[in-house]
Amino acid sequence: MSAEAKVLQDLDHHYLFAALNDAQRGGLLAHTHLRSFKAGQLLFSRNDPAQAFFLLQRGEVKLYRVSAEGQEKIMRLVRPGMSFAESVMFMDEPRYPVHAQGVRAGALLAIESAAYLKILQASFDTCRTVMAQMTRRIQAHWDEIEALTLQNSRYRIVHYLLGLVPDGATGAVEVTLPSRKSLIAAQLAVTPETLSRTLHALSEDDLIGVHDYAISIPDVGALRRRISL
Amino acid sequence: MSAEAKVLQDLDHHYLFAALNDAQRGGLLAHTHLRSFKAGQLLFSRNDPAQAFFLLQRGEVKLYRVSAEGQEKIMRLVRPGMSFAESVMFMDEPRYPVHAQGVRAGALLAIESAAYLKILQASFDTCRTVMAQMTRRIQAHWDEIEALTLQNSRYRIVHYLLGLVPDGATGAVEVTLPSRKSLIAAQLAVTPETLSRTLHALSEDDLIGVHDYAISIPDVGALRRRISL
DNA sequence: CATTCACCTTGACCGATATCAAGGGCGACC
DNA sequence: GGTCGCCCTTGATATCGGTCAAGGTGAATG
Repeated sequence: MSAEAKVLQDLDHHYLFAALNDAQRGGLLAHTHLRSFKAGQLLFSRNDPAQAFFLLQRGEVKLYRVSAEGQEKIMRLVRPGMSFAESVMFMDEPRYPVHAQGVRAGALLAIESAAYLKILQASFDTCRTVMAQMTRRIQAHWDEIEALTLQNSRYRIVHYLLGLVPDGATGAVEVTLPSRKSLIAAQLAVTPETLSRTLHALSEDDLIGVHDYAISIPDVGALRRRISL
Repeated sequence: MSAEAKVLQDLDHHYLFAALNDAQRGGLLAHTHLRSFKAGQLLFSRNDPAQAFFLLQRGEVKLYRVSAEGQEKIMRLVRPGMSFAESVMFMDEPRYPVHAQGVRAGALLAIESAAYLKILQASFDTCRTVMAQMTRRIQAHWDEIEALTLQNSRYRIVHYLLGLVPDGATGAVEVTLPSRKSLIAAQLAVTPETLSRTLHALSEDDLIGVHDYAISIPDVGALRRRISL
């Protein structure tokens, strides 16, 4: 398969492009650039002018903010197949609202916002899909704000683990932490120490078993119930 | 002015309808209902099926979630001229993601989502405006998540006060708290006690003066600088 | 005019989580 | 294969903000 065909296939599977026809997708190719990056490489900084959005092919990217004291909060960990910074293109003077840095080396597609916007104009279906996706994001943010204000760190951690369990799974499940624990901690707004201690406490209660990055959950239902205590 | 003309005028000023033509706005009238509510009245509950979104005319509405222990986090305080629940209409099976309750008696317009969506199809301009607005909301959420995780309660309170200052104002400013202090506290994810103590501490430092709901800021610049400490 | 009630304030105390510090394990690289 | 450095863990301590409790004030109500 040619490189171009591969790119087209990647686009095809993503909600931002699924409702486009072949001509539209093809037209975007000229405005799409493949870019590879290394672990630790800064992809863009907060407040940089935003002319493009991204589709991650391989590797891992973190979107984050930094406090005045240097403390870091990860707003989102991006894994292959996910897009990011696509919503800023609708602003009048688009600037990235977060920093983006490679966590594991990989490659991404950069799609020029202007070209995409032009195509969007001709596809109300895609507009609707984009708006539905943005709504989902908004609701996810509300969930996160709720978790940060109404729930404690144990809740957030258990909730995160349950999010790794495949839909509909019951009984005993084995999940794998998708990132370094310190990154997961920064996502959940706890310190690595607290994450470590909480996982330890959960395994003391026989709710989970911890072996490095493999977490075994003997009874998903029991963990789900425990979330409320 | 007739009631209908009044409603049309309200719609006209709002971003959701600004780019529509007269025929489109007129068509919505048949699908728009005026509803008044009392203080304390529940407008909808979380998870209720959502067939309409709202434009507040008078009074005040809080959008909030409640923890298992009954603790309340206000996600947004809605004031006249603001819309709410407009983004849920893009979901496939729309349900309100928060509770809505009247805080001060008033009235609102309920606009049927289906009718609006149909009109949206014919106005890419409005689509873009809606998406831009949703992007602004998303970024506001990121700001809030950052404030909740990277900043302490004093920061959030000072930031809130600065948000009340008119754009571009410098020197001495007088602002008025737009709601009961307990509601503001619930918005900032602090207890009323903490809000009270923090305001007191700020006035001890002569950064603000507190007289019930009137807050005087002798030097906005000084307060802005203080936010980082 | 007295009473009540909601809201705010103030004080004393407590607890969850951060911070600081030290040690261990494991992979990368010479 | 040794050493270095990163990440995770564990323990001791600190602190921010919450909880509980007790007034105080002002507006609404009878």
